Amino acid sequence: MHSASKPSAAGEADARPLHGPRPASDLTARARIRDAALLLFGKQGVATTTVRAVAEAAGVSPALVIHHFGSKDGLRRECDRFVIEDLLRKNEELAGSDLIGTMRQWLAEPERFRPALDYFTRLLIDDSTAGADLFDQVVKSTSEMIVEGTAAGTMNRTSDALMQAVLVAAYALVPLLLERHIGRVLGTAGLDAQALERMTVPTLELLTNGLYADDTYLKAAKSALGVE
Amino acid sequence: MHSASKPSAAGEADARPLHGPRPASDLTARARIRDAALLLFGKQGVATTTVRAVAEAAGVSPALVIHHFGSKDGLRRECDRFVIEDLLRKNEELAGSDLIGTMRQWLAEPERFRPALDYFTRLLIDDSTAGADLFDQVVKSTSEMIVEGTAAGTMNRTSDALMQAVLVAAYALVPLLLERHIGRVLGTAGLDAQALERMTVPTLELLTNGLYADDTYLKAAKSALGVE
DNA sequence: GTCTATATAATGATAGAC
DNA sequence: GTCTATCATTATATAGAC
Repeated sequence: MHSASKPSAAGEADARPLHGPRPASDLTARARIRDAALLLFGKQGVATTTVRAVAEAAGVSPALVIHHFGSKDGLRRECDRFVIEDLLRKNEELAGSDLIGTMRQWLAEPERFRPALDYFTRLLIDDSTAGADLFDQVVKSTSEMIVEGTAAGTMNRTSDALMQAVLVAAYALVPLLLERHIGRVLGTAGLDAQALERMTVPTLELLTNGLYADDTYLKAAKSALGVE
Repeated sequence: MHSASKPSAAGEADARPLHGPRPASDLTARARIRDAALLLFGKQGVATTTVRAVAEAAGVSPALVIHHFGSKDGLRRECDRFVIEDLLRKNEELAGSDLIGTMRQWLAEPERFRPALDYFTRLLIDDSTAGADLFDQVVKSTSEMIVEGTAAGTMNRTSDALMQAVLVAAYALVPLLLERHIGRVLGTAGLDAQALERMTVPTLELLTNGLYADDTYLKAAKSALGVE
């Protein structure tokens, strides 16, 4: 959305995350298992995904899954760790971007990053420690963005900086959380490029001109709460 | 957000859903099972909730659960049906309110309605048919509210009415979807009354004055997308 | 309607060969 | 590292008594 998606620089094949463009046969079984788990956990949830299903998707035996990760929960923890580390690394590469901006760039390469984005959704809803860390970091990143924006005069402050950061972060996560529903209502398959493009201008309109035409609601709420 | 929350009218005990204030012993086993399932499905997800756990919480045998609902999935479908019907009925009682407004009123009575709200979250994320219906109805209700608001001159239109309704509906669902995270960041236990109150004014500020100080971002996006 | 007892299937995890 | 075979547990669901 901000900048066009550029393929990652060459010569760092080993550091490349999620291995999307690479043939599955090039990967170690351990990596294939992790990728398969990430995909299935994200798509259908951890509880509904069996070790056997992961094994089959990775083309290995169920025993090998346990061998490499100790237990199903060990596999889940490794997925948590991997997917968040991946986001943070990618975010560093895109210097100056906030986490939400990085996620938006991921949306531009669906086949490769959709599994990670689905996984994030589960992480946020299932309320794991990793999900809490993720949300906290998104809020922190959003907060910094707002501080910069207000300093530059391009953004407005509200009366509660933390709450504002939480709200803006949450609004930015909406496409992730409600992906399927938004896509369905719009008649596209999931949140594809077309749907994302359609969201852009109305979102900016809403956050530039506001939903409310004047401060009637705002004043009413303030007086109801006894706020100055 | 839209209307101030007013306590629900008294004197409607028999139509009262979810049976919160009533002693469990007054309820039929079937109702106790359904309530227990609603609670557990909403809190920890369907897949991680066993029929045994539901039975124990309801104080009956596992066999009775199956006897009454045919299967675990039958129980889930009944929960889907019940919780949505409950929302629609309550919404009718509060004439003039939109679905989101009704949900907000539910948030004012946590012990009684929290299970239903948790269940809604699962419904929206797990992408069931019932979840799709729920979202569609929330969008429809929000859309009508915006139409009325713009007619009355209290709300602004954007360039895409459907997309606007989807966005406003999604923003309104954020407290539901990210309840635990928002509460945690704010240092409250979940989304209690205190946290909700703290959200009100910043939300209205954001949707009245906007996040963006001018239309720089909006114009940039429009020209980038070739929109007039 | 409700229970106890049990059938049947699936799951996470282990043992041990290669 | 990877497999086959299997164990132990747990799950849903059924049978049949009361």
